[in-house]
Amino acid sequence: MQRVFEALASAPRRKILAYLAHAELNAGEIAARFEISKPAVSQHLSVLENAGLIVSEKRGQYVYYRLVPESLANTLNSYVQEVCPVSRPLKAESAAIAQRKVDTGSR
Amino acid sequence: MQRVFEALASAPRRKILAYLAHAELNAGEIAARFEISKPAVSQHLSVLENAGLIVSEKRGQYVYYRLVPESLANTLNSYVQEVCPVSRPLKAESAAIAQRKVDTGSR
DNA sequence: TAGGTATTTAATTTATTTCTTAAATACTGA
DNA sequence: TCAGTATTTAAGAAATAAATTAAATACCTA
Repeated sequence: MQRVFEALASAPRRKILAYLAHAELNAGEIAARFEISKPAVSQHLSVLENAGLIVSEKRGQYVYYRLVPESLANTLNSYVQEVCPVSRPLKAESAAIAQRKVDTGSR
Repeated sequence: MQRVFEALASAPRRKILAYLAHAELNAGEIAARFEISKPAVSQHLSVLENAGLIVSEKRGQYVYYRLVPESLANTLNSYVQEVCPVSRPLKAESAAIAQRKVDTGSR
């Protein structure tokens, strides 16, 4: 929880998540979309990975990153449910939808 | 958005939100729940207020704070919808529930 | 194996956050 | 008005986070 919110507090990191929401990308492809250095991007990637929001997979020379959407959705949804009474009715609904997604593997 | 995520990145600030989810409290009552100094708590309160997550109202000698639950729920829900395709079906549902709450003023 | 590319690690500097104490402001009630 | 309480503002110290450059690691291909 702490790590997730820390990870999300950074604009570049949220931008990385937004890219990965649309496609799996390797470290170089991600870095190319920023003006900061590659090591800086690499550090952002490890913050995101340590938070469990993304996962990496080395394939040959490249390291591919992809989003773990359930992780982000689960953390934020459950936080909202905890703090915002208004959202409590969403809880069962969210769980059901998330489960359906896991079952079918569909988007 | 940036301010909301920055606000949520701090454990003491999330703790403040959790307290305010249950009751309106004044600055002193909030500060009493922490080991840090009152000015430190006051600063956390202004970060939360600048993010639009809480509002304050001065009544006599005291400054009362309360949560703006729609603000937190709306920001996090819409962020989740943007980044996590899995959650998109929740959008209409969330809006409907939030609207119902606004209409009735109920929990 | 050698040279090149991709990525991360390490060391360091800079910037930002968070805390503390002291002082200012604002309200209350004698 | 004066003394006391509640809260915030201000200034500065300490801790964290984020960037950079240089070097290390790992993989690919000739």
